Amino acid sequence: MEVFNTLTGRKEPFLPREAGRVSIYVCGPTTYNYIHLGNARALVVFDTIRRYFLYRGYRVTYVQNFTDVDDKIINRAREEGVEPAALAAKYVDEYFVDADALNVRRADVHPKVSEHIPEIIQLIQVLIDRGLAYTANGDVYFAVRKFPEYGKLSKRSLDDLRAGARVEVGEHKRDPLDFALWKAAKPGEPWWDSPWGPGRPGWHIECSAMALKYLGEAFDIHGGGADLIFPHHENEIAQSEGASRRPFARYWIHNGFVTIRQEKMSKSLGNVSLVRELTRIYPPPALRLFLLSNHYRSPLDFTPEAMEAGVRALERLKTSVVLLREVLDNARVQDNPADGAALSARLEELRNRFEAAMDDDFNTALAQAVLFDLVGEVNSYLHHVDRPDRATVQRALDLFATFNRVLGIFPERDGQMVVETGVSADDFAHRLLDLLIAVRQEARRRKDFTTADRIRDGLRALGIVLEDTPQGVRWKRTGAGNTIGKSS
RNA sequence: GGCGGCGUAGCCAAGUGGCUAAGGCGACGGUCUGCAAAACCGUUAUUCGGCGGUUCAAUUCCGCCCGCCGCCUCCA
Repeated sequence: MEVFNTLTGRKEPFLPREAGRVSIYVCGPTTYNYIHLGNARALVVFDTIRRYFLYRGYRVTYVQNFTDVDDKIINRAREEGVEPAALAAKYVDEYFVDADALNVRRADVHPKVSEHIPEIIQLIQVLIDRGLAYTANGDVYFAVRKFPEYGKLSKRSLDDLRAGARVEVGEHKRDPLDFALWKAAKPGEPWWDSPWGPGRPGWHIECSAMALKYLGEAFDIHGGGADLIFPHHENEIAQSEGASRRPFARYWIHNGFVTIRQEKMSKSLGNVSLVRELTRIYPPPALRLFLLSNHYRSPLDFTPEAMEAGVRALERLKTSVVLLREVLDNARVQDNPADGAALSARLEELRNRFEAAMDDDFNTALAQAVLFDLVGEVNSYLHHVDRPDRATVQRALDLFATFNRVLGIFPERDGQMVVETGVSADDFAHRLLDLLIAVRQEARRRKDFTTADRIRDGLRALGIVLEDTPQGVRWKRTGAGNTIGKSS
């Protein structure tokens, strides 16, 4: 496996700290709002990376924090007139709603800043003892010039940085580039006791403390969005390596940005897309498909057109799974290995190509292409072969599920891909639909196509598409809540 | 100004020093169908922003130019 390491600027062979095990820390959201598409990309990218390590047989320890103590939270809470802790807790819950929709697995640990204050204080104390940090008016700052390797991740020199640096009013830094480890409490702000007086952690220290706590020194992979390279991850390195005098993370992986119609998503441009809103418009699996449709380090441009293409592409994937399952269920399949041999051989090639794609710095765009090649092979086989071989069809479906387990497009229930999302439990509606379909079939038999088409067009207007197949009528719902059913 | 990235068909996008430049969406023609839908078969880049250079050979390496973008301040 090869992984692009921001630290070296190169693709490198992946060699874990400990054979067969991978430790991963990913910077999670600051919980002051619903997550947006950019957060979602990071989540989905690293979830997919994690899934691929699992596929490869590694034991993975995956940690993703919540920054639940932060200026943004305090400001937002003040605007809404609620307690910062309550606001943060709410958006942690809301995070899981969106992450679940995107089929992002829970991390092994989801540590919160608010629950790791003692660890943070301890780490700051070590930095002070080592002479890397100093106190000033109840604040504690990290002295950047005391850490000679500062800038090694973002490839910047202190001189370059100094030109653009600025000091906020009320700060007491010795050097403009120094950053806060601990901020003295201002009136009305949450605070904790510390050796330096009441206050709260600075922005970067929590990740160092929590990563070291759960993964130890020199863990394998630290990930996040490219915008975190500087200053957040640079500062994490300075704090962690300054304290431990050992390498912090071995590989740094950063995903590219999501842009909206070529513009950076930002609050000032007013073009922030929240996952909560998007999942109301698009099926979440289409969103995930879209987020993995190009290489994780490249920018990804969101447009309604691109999403529509994703929705159509998702339909193609669904149809193929439905077709495979139908064939396995009906009398067409038999034990006919001779006819399946060619496809079986192709399946092995596809598996190899999939692995090669993911081995090459998690090339999900290529991996998706392999998935679509699988669809093509399968559909063509089912189209051309009268008596498909049961074992081969099953193997094809298994391979689809295997790819899906890595890419996470369709959720799984009891080990089965759930191709219909938002299945309606409304049995009554289903029976009504079956009745309408039966009536239409009778009309068709009488060659009363006016009636038949009226029913089909009417259902289409309600978001239900009918497909007449030799095996009976298949129906599916279009739109975000997508259901596929069969009525014969 | 410093650092970094990108420019491949109508759109999205992978990729390679020489072998047919993946895949998706769209479009067009055909098969199937009462008509559709889905699926299948076929067509859709003699060419990879422009100009030079290196090379037997470059879209792929180098230089310059043009265009676009990101980071350097909170941000996934």
